[in-house]
Formats: sequence, structure tokens, C-alpha cells
Amino acid sequence: MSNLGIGQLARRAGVAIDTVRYYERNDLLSPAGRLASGYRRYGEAELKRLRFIRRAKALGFTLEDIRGLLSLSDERSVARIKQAAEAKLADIDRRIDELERIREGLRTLVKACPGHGRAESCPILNALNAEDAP
Amino acid sequence: MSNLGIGQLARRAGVAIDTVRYYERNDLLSPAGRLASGYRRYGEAELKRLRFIRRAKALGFTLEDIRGLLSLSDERSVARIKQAAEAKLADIDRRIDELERIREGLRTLVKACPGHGRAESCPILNALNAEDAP
DNA sequence: CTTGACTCTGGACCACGGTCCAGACTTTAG
DNA sequence: CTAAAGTCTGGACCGTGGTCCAGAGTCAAG
Repeated sequence: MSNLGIGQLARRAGVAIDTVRYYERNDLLSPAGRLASGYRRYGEAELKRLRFIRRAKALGFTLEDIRGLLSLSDERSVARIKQAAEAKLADIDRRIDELERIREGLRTLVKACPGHGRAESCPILNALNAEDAP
Repeated sequence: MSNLGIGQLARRAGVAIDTVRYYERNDLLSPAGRLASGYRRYGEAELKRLRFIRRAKALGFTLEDIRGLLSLSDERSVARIKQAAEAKLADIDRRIDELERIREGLRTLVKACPGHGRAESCPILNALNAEDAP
């Protein structure tokens, strides 16, 4: 059931052709076969796999993470899939926390800034110019 | 008052020497002068500016943002500084929102996954394999 | 003066996730 | 049949923010 060319595959998965070849170079997705001409042929399994990659990316997994997930799903190891998802969740928590710290810092400065007057009275500039390093 | 070599400057600002030169290439920081030998010399103004860059980065500004901030602070335009900070705040809000969406997706999946059993019953794999594209 | 530490330049290289290109070949529609 | 559309390969290039290197020259301490 290798009925798709690379262009059809890419369109149906919503990615660029070059991206498909890039994934192949990076061991994420191989064609089901090749024509005598060298043209890649893909089937439903590859389309599913490509969509899997797209969704996992949307969930914040890196391509390396996804390589791991794909090999785990091949192994059918539910426990390890869950662990990987939990680890990624913790990672995302950390990223959110860091951004929130940055946000609070900025928010405080923006609130304190009158938006006019002399540069010396701008708390944003003053904070950036402060002598004590954050 | 050009009393610092590049190494001293870097140490006192807490960055790498290469980073100082990188900033110079990217129009963020120039030496106050050069010795006849070509050695860069920096003063207090450059040290402050470098620390400004470091702090602004910690607040989530890109180097391009910082170039803008530096030129604004030269202009002493408090209103525009505040606008830039507000824009960055909105940007950080958006990044947090996106990560939170991702987090909720993952959280739901992790909660629903029993952590054992057949691969077909793993909601994480099922979501990634779903026919309907997210 | 010597030695070791410092600095200079230009350019290569890293991760990340692609994107784009040329030049050749193949497939498909009409 | 032809012409257009699709695909092939290998490699260059993008942005972001640096890091590292070689080979040469310089500065400071003893």
C-alpha cells in the first residue's frame, strides 16, 4: 500500500516536502519503498507516523524526544511512554516558571514607570543600569 | 577612564570574552578605545552597558530588542522605553499561554494513561495516532 | 630578558529545525 | 508526442547566541 509520493504525503500531513526529507535524514521517517527511478513511495503507516511527529511537536517534544517516543511505541512500552510524557510535562513546567519570573520582573518595572519625564526617573532604565547585579 | 582590558571587562560583567567580541560585531558594545597594539580598552560606561545587556537578556529581551533599548536610552525617551517593555511583556504573556495550552494537553493525556497494559489502551499513543489532526 | 598570561584576527563550528537551490531526471496530462 | 509538474541528490544557507581555534603579537612580573 505504497500509494503516495512525497508531495502527496507532505500535503496530507501538512508539512513541507523538504521537511519530510529532513526527517528522513534524521531517522524519523523512512519511505515504504522506492520506485526504480528513486522516487520515494509512502503508505498509510508513514502518513500516520508523520502526523504523529507533527502532533508530538505541537505538544512541545523535540525531534530527539520524538525519536524516543517512536521507538518506545514500537516497543509498545506504555510505562515508558508515560514516563516520557511526565518528564516533558516537568520540563514545560520549568519553562513556564522561568517565563513567569521574567514576567513579574517586567511587570513590576512597567507598573512603576510613569511613561514620561527624565530618563533618570525611569525605573526600567534604572533597573537595567543598577549597580547590583541580578 | 579606559582602564579595563577585555578580560577584566568580561570578568566584571560575568560574561565570556568571546561574548564581548560577539556583541561588538553585532553593534551592541564598542570599546572606548584601542591601544597602539590593537588591544581593546573599556571604561566604566562600557561596563555598565554590558551589564545592562546582561540584565535585559535575563528579562527576556533578544539582542535585537536590546539594541533598540540602548538606542532609546541614548535618546532618553522614557515613553518609548515603557512601550518596549510593555510589548515584551505581551510577548512573554503569549509564550506563557502557548506553553500552558501544551501543558494542559499533556496533563490530560498523562492523567488518562494507566501506565501499563497494551499500547492500544495508552491514551498518549492514541492521541498521537489520532486520525483527526489537532 | 624571559616567561606566562593576555589579546588580536578571521573564520569554523555548535544546536535546532528546517528552507532553498541547481541541475538532472521522471512522471503525468492532454 | 510534448509540456508541465513532480522528484532526485548534495550541499549551502537561515536565525539565534554564542563558542572555539590557530597562529601571531603584546603586556606584566620577576
